[in-house]
Parts: sequence; C-alpha cells; structure tokens
Amino acid sequence: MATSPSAALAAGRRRSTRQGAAIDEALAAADGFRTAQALHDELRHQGQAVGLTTVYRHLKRLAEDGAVDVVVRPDGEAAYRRCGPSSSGVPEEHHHHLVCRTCGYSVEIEGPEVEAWAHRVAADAGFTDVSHTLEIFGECGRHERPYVDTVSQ
Amino acid sequence: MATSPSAALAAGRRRSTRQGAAIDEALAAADGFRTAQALHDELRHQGQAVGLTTVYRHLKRLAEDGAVDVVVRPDGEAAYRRCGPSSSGVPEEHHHHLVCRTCGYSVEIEGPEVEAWAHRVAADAGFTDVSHTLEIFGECGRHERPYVDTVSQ
DNA sequence: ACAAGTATTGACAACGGTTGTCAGTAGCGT
DNA sequence: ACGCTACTGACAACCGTTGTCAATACTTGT
Repeated sequence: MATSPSAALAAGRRRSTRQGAAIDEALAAADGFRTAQALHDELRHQGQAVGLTTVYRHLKRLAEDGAVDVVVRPDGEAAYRRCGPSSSGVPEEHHHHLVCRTCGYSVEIEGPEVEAWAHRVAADAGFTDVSHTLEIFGECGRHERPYVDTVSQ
Repeated sequence: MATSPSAALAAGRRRSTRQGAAIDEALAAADGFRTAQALHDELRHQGQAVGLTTVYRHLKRLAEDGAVDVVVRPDGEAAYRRCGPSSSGVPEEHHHHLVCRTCGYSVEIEGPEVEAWAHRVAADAGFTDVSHTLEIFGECGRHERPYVDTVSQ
C-alpha cells in the first residue's frame, strides 16, 4: 500500500489487476528497453507469472496511451521502455533514444535541430504528413547488470 | 535487355541466373522501396515467376553486399531498394531515406550535420561502436503509379 | 457483505514475415 | 559434352505477435 498503489495505472476507468501492476513494476525497474518476451521472462523468474498474451496486451495499450516508447530493432522485434516520468497522463514530448545494443540501457535524447531538419527536407520534397524514426545504437560499455535477454540463455 | 546482362550482378564469382536478373530488373524498375513479397508479386504478374524463397535470398545477399538499402518499417516488415547508381561494387556513402508511406517512392537524403550530431551525442554518453537508423516517412502526394502491394489484390 | 455485470486473463490456435531443408536444376569451367 | 557445384523452389519450420473464447476476478450497485 502506501503511496497509492497502481499510481501509474490509475489513468482512468481501467481495472487494476495484479498482472497489470506486475508489468508496470517490471517496466519501472528496467533501466532500458525490453522486448515483450524478455519482460515476460523476468516476471516469470520473479515468481510473478503473467501470461505472454497479457504482457503483449498491456504493452500495446501502454504504447497507445503514450506511456511507453517503442523501438523496432533492426531485426524487426519491438522493444518497450517506460516513457519519462510519465504517469501524468500527458504524452511526453517528441524524443529519440540512444540504446545499448547489448543490455538495452538507454538514454532519451532530443534534437530540435534534427527535428526541424527532417521536416524541412520532407517539405522541400513535397511530402506531407511527415513523421520519422531515429534511434542511435551503440555499446554503453558498462552493462554489468545480469540482463536476461532473448539473445542467450 | 540492353546487352551486358546481369551487369549489376557481375560483382564477382557469382553465377548469373534468369531469376537473379529478373529480381535485379524489378529492383531497378522500382522507383522506391519494395517488400520481398511485393517484389515477388510484381515478378509473378510480369510472367517472370521466381520463387519467394529465392527473392528473399537474393535480397539478403544484395543487402549484405551493400547493393540495396534496407528499411525496417514500423510494423517490422523489411523493404528494399536498389542503392544509388551502384553496380560499381563500392558501397554507397552513408545516407538515409525519405519514404512515401503509400507508394514506397523514396528519395535519398544526406545530413552530415545529423550524422555528426548523432555521433557526438553518443560519444558524450560514453557509447562506442555507434550506429543509427533514421528514416523519414510521409505522403508524396503523387503516387499515381499502379503500385501493386501486399495490401490489396 | 453479496450479487451481478463486464473487463481482464491466459492457454492455444492462427497469422504473417522470414529462414532452413533438401532434392532437383542449370550455370560455368574444363 | 561432362561434371562440379551454386542456385532454385516447394514446403516445413520458426518466431514474434495477434485473435479466440471460456474462465476469472475487479467494481459497482444494492
């Protein structure tokens, strides 16, 4: 109790469930992006078993609500991360990520100039309804964390 | 046609086949990105039947050789496009794309500033072995072309 | 506290894109 | 022409993700 439980879920008229809270917590505990399956594994190992389908459903909803950021990795798999301080209900500002290829650790980055550039380029070419994806990948060099991923183990 | 068949395939010690040439031509005729399946369909309709597996194989190889650019769409599907004038064997310079969401039409774009910015940001955060993805999507507003896609038909 | 109504759950099947398999085919050097 | 072997392609297997639907458990009204 204490600190109003399911604070992050209390967005509105949704029912708060054990599973939802567990997913929320796991997401909060993660310091970076996690795939649905990785999240499912973590929950499993923590004893908080949640169906894979349920994990996908929550992630999808959270993504729609703008509560989590989604990154599509080069191999086509999607990874999620809790978006900023959030819980305020107000979608975060547009931003991108610097993601560690190995452990998923990520940093939010903003580049107003880049945003402007992208729109200018698109407009110059006569494109409308413009959007863009921009993610920077690299090695953070300090992933000591026992990160369980889909990769190995 | 136009003499010197498989000009673009003549990279080295590879056998030139009817299928390979067909894929190459279709890729050359396309004015934008195509998914493997879309390409397969086009070839089929042109009477140049080629196995889907073969299309995937060629695309994969071409991508490895740097002969085609690959874009992973938000839904996780991959789309390919012949890379620049190419055929020289020398991989194109690093660049990105402005892609029409509807017809696949695309324009290559370069942004030295953005590249520099991306690397600077990553370096500042202590990341190494940096790479990035950047694609701009929009509506080109003039896709009159009878584009056959996986969507319909 | 209890009952009723309905969102949520989760095991399982289905789906769509992509890759592995492997016998048959066809370039290419000799 | 011959033989070697890369290439081909129908098909099955994979894998991430979504649909299905009966069972479950939040919530609200009483």
